[in-house]
Amino acid sequence: MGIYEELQARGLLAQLTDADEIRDLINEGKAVFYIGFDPTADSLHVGHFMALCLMKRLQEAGNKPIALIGGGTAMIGDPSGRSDMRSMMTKETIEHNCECFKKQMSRFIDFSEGKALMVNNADWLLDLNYVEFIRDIGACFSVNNMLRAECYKQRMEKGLSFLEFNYMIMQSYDFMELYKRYGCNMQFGGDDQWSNMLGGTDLIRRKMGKDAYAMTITLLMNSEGKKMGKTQKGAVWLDPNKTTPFEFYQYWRNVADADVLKCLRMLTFLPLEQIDEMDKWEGSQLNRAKEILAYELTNLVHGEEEAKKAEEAAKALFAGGGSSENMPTATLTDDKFADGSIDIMGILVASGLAASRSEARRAVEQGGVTVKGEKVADIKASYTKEMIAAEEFIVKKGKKSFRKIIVE
RNA sequence: GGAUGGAUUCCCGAGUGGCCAAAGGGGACAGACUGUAAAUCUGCUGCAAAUUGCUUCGGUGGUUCGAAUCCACCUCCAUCCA
Repeated sequence: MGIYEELQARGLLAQLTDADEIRDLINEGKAVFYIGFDPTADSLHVGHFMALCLMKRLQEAGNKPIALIGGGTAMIGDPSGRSDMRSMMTKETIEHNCECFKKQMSRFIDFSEGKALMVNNADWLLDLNYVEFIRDIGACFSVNNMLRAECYKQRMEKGLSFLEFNYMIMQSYDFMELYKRYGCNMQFGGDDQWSNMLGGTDLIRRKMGKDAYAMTITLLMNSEGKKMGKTQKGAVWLDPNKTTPFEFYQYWRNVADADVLKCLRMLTFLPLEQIDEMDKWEGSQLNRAKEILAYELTNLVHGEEEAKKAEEAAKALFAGGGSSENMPTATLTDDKFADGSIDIMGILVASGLAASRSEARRAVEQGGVTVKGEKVADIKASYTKEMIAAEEFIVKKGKKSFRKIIVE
């Protein structure tokens, strides 16, 4: 089974310009492909993770990946898949984000000895001469065609600025530039990138008379049709400072039944046979599959040690047994204690379990707060420093949020 | 450049002088049931020293005993005309 067949079996392939050509190229390890990442935040998130996995898989099959950091395109903002305008980012922020991306990517992709490249499109986009550019490149694009593209269609309702309208042209130009510089003959990306990617293959054909290919990977949607990797608090980040390994683990441990197998196939590197075996599991047995999923992904992103810690902490909390050593903790400083004690609302707020005292009050009043396994019935309950220090002091709000409290 | 419509709490959206911390829905949070799932039901959803007080309806100023609501100017957005 070639890499193409594997990707297909994992359900990763969405749209392809030329399935036969692409299969041959990647199976024989002859592809030089690129995936673009716009540095719109200072960390990669789960959405990027899929793309990184794809790069890794293809690299292992002998193909050469180019990670394109969109330092130039981020100045514009990709309108695809968005119903509103992106807020503009400053040049400094973008540069900072590029640096963060670089660090994170090196964990997944082997950049040694030219096995992979990382480039920034700011290098060629920022110095373009406007008139030259539109004469040379702009002439190749038909506005009529562009307006038919899915990504713009949606925006025709809500409004689209000329700036964003140019995004497709920029991305197409990137592809051509990479083709010229590095012989990059293929572009991969999320399925929402399809029209932008076709712009690139068209441009290469028109300007250079050469064939290049594009392929999109299935966007990871949950069974409700929403993009995965988003929580109410925002994206699930790969940076441990933004999403702790424990939170990361919990995110995957809590996916819906209907989504577990899909996630295992698309995101993990477990052999397909093993995943097919899990496919037969049902009911509460799926919990085992969720544990595997959560462990595997945490391992990939944060390493084995962190994955084990997260698993331990989860077991300690939910299954009984296991060690509480690695639980998320919160440290209370002296200034939090008024007259030597702190009330329950104060603890909830100080530990980050509640955003405000009002929210904390509600949680207690509704019977959602426990301290050391005992439900807190009195809103005025308060604790002295000694009480907290005496033994393991675990505060739980609801079923899944909790902290081990330590005093300074 | 001109005409018209619009900006309300996390999101959508009602409210057109006091009864408004602001209907309804979604989401989130908490409880029950469970398998750390889904579905369902209940509660809850600005902040706080909490039967009270304080701050919020794009921004600034004004009218009024009293403004999300009326007036002026400004900013941004949409639609139509150029």
